[in-house]
Amino acid sequence: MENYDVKSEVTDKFSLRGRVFNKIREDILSGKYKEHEELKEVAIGEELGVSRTPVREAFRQLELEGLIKIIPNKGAYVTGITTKDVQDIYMIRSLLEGLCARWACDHITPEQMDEMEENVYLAEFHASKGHLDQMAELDNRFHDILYEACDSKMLEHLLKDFHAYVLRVRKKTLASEQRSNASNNEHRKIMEAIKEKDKDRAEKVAHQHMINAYENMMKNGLCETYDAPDPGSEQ
Amino acid sequence: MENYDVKSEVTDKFSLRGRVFNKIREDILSGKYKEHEELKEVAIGEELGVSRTPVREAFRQLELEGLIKIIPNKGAYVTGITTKDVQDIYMIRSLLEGLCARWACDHITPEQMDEMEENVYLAEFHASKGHLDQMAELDNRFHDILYEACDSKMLEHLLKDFHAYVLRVRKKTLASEQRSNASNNEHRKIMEAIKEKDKDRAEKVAHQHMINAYENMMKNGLCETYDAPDPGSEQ
DNA sequence: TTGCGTATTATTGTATACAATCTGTATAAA
DNA sequence: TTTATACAGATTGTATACAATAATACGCAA
Repeated sequence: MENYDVKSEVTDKFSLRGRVFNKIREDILSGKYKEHEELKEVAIGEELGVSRTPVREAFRQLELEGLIKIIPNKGAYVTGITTKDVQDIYMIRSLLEGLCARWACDHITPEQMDEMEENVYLAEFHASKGHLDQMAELDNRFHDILYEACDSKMLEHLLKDFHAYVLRVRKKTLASEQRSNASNNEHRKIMEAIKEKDKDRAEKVAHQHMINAYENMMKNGLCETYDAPDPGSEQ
Repeated sequence: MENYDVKSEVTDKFSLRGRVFNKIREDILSGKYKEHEELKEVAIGEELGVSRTPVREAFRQLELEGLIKIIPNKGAYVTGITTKDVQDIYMIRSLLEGLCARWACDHITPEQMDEMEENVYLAEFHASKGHLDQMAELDNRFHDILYEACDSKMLEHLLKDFHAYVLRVRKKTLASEQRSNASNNEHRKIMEAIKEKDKDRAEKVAHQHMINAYENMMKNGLCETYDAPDPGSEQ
């Protein structure tokens, strides 16, 4: 009855287990728990009103998601992201977003195409009004639509993972008005290429979009990472 | 002291938790547990001589690895892999292996270069003798060396995941003598390109290597998947 | 026989108890 | 003062007990 997802996310966001998992995940992504901070099972359990068991299970999943690192018999620590990690992710993403856009040309549904088009128009409207929050929201949504449109559970899951991952360090990327206009432009190009089913162009512009986003982020120092995670031990 | 891995694998393969996780993982990859088979916590716990708790935690991780799907209050089921999934993975891998080879040009250590060269020579030797097991082993190891040589924890982890994933369905890919010779040839080309630090060529041949492997697998029907995971419900 | 409703059983979800391990401190010896 | 050691506390690892849920079997009526 249910389709068999391959890389499946946590099955039910509304089960208790799912709630615990998502809450901790949110808290890490939002920055409530800082990098390298130790997460105590009992403390988090009490905060959420549950015992250690569901917390531990959530920890195991968060470890595989890469958000925390569990050292046996010691504890769970929020992972640090280095500048190189971010750079690597953007390079990987640039390839995969290109592939995603290519596949979307063949598999996008009319509904998804409509939403993508609407997204671009809305983003341009909010850009003209300087509505930063809405723009960030629309930017995220644009990519989600794209991921869903490629009609590949594998690729969609992968890209959503990476997307969430970089959100931890990409706090204010779109803050610059200049970049947000450029970004909207690039979204429009991607959208149009997909609409015209021009696979090569779609792949190329989606690829370039990531490269541009990355370079902007780095150029403006909008990426908060620790390059020397353990001061005093190495490098 | 320890470096902070981003996408970290299960931390300690030799801890009890790690052992349970790896054992179940092995059993799925080896085919002991068939696709869509339900995994019972107590049964597996008894088999491994542990209680449900470690088994459950292993399940949570296996779910995120994509090997099983957990339906709340129902059970854990070995995921099915469709032909499309395999196809998608190979397309994704072809891009990422290309990137990996490119990065390896810059970051490979002399020791890794030596091992890769040795691997190629050994593989050719065993090919001439018809030693199938050793050839499969060397083939897997070649890719692992490549993944490690790119010096990117992110990419290495991703590719190792995918690699293990397709091993589930790619049982006898190298069985054909013709393909194994071609594969060795391609490995040699990758190795030589990296040795000469020719990034463009390295990326291209690594990319093509995946495409060829995929086409061979599909052409010969060496991929065992279920395309209709739930007979009678849809399609 | 078939269909429905209830009871029983099996299995998962959660909490708790206990064991093992690690960390930090205090004390004593060099 | 420094170092080593032993103890105490905290924290994680595992097992078990109990609760909730789903699957099954059974009985009864149509």
